[in-house]
Amino acid sequence: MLNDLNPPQRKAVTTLSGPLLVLAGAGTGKTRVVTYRIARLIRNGVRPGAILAVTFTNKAATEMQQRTAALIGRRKRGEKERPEISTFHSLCVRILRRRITALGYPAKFAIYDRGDQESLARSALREIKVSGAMLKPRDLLFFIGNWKNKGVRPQQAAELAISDKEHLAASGYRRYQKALQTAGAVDFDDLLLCTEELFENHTEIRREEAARFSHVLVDEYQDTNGSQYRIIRALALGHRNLCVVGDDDQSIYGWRGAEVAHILRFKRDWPEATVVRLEDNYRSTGPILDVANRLIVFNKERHPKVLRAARVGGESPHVLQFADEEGEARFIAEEIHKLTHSGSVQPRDIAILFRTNEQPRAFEQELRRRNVPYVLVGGMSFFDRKEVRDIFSYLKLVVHSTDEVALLRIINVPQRGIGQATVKRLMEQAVAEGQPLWEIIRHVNASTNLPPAATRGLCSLRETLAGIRGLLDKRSVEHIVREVIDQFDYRQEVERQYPNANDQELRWNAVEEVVNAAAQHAARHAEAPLAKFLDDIATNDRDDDKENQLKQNAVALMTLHSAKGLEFPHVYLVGMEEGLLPHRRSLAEDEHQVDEERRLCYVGLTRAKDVLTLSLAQNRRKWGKTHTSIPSRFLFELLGKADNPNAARTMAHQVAASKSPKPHPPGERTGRSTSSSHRRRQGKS
DNA sequence: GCACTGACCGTTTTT
DNA sequence: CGGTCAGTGC
Repeated sequence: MLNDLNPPQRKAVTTLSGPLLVLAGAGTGKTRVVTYRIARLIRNGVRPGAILAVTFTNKAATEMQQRTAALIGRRKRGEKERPEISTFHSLCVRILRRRITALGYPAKFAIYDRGDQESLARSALREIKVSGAMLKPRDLLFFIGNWKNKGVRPQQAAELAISDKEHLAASGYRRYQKALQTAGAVDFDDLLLCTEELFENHTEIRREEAARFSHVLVDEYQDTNGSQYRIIRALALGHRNLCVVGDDDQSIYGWRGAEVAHILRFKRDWPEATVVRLEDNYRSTGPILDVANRLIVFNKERHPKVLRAARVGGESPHVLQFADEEGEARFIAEEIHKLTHSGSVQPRDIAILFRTNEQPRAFEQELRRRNVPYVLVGGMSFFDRKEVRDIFSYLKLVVHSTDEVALLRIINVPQRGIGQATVKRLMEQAVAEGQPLWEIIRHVNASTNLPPAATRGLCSLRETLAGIRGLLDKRSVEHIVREVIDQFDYRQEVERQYPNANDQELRWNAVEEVVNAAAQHAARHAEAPLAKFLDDIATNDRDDDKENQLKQNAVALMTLHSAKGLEFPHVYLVGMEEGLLPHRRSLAEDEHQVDEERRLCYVGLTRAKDVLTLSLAQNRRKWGKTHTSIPSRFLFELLGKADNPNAARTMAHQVAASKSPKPHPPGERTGRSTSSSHRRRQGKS
């Protein structure tokens, strides 16, 4: 096994005890090192169950599970244990399910996803009578997120607040947290925070949880935030067998609280740590690595390293400039069409990477027009669809009767005569009595002072839910999901809301997908209860995610963030413009933010194995208005022309034009249509 | 309580 | 441009 490895990789695999920092550049066989290391630990007699590997995405976890399973072979008879390989969030869910009562939470807590958080934020703002002009739900969540990242509690937030906005946000935070508590729920950040708190305040629990493992590995270490770091430290402090793997040049989650500082100062926190550098890149050809290396040296704070190409030859990256985003999409879609049609390249070998989620639209349209199969990874998830959220709200309510967000969402869906006035009254009563909303509804009867229709509606809701609760633990999750859809007559609700047959079908398909998701989940986790299904959905542990999407033979469309950890023979990195990459929001702030954008660009470049194409548009439409754009500074940097601002004109190796010449704004003259490409394109579309 | 209408506003990136 | 939300009439 070790023969497949070069000396530094071998060192990373065989240094089994003590802290170890593996600084692994892109494409240097990082995954292989981690999996081999796990296999070697087991071979050396470490109990599989005593190994914990933490990843950032479920996709990475699944992949690592599969690879290690393949490596350690079919386990010996009777040996059921496997290394624990999971994301931070699922790890925390598992710990909290067992331990959260120590923090005064109910044992059965709900997990609120982004959508739930938004509803909570909205009602918190309504309660304190803050209009959207002053503070929007998103803004509030942004503040709350920042505070939680730093471990700031609502109380302290109020003290720390300086600006008016911060004061408002602080009191919103208090309401928000209170609402979470009465709903018996935690949000994403709480999963980490509660675990941290648990370890901090309950030494015996920390010791017991830590004792479950003798070796801890963390992948993508550059993306850990403060909480995650402290959780890991709490788990590894006893045995100090902590191996972290990461690349500071690929740290792209600073906005979410990740601190590159963790990887930069690992040696300080773990002084006896061994450091291994992996700089031999097996993924990309030399010319691709040249541009990547040239770009990344513009960042100041980093562990200096240069990727060396293990592969020889390769073509230079292409740079394409277009008149507008439609031209960009049309040309690239056409090129992909030709590539895949000739049979030399499979659709799955190609990726189109972009900075923002508004960019793929044009590409989708053009790919569809040419019948090129594609998958849009991420973006508006199927789980964010209205119907799907409704179904999940019923399900959540079946499991957690205190879940207020879910209750409010479906209290009158389908319509059962409960209007705003009734809801308001119930809420007031709940607040007055200090009870969860559900408790009030539980006691509603004919003598309650409510409109008769509302009383009838509430009773029917109560009965339906009770009926379904009776099925818990008796029937499969799939059966329960079907039952929910049936009992609530959701089919008719869809038909009522969408008179158009086409819409109806589309919406109903989404509903059926929930049943499929339940069936798939059951296939992976036999006999898992409904609560586990809901947890997994909330923590993004979904079957139909990235992994499965990418298995299809289709061109992948995704953001640069989603692309981390993946590789493709052909990569199109589109929208190489100032304002987009680097994004305008990062330009307003300090230089650190531009550095992160540069790392993002670096991640994009290093996804490419064989052919890398960069593209940009001279004009881009946003909200119906056309806007002239300037080539990204990163283009100049990576082409080695950073000191030559006139390079804009000579930069394009190949210039393609959109269908008809458009007048260019004065001063933005760029050489175009020097090639025959635009004539070639005239006949199309 | 419910359906329809126009004003408004926004878009980084996501576990 | 397109989705969301508040206000109006039934």
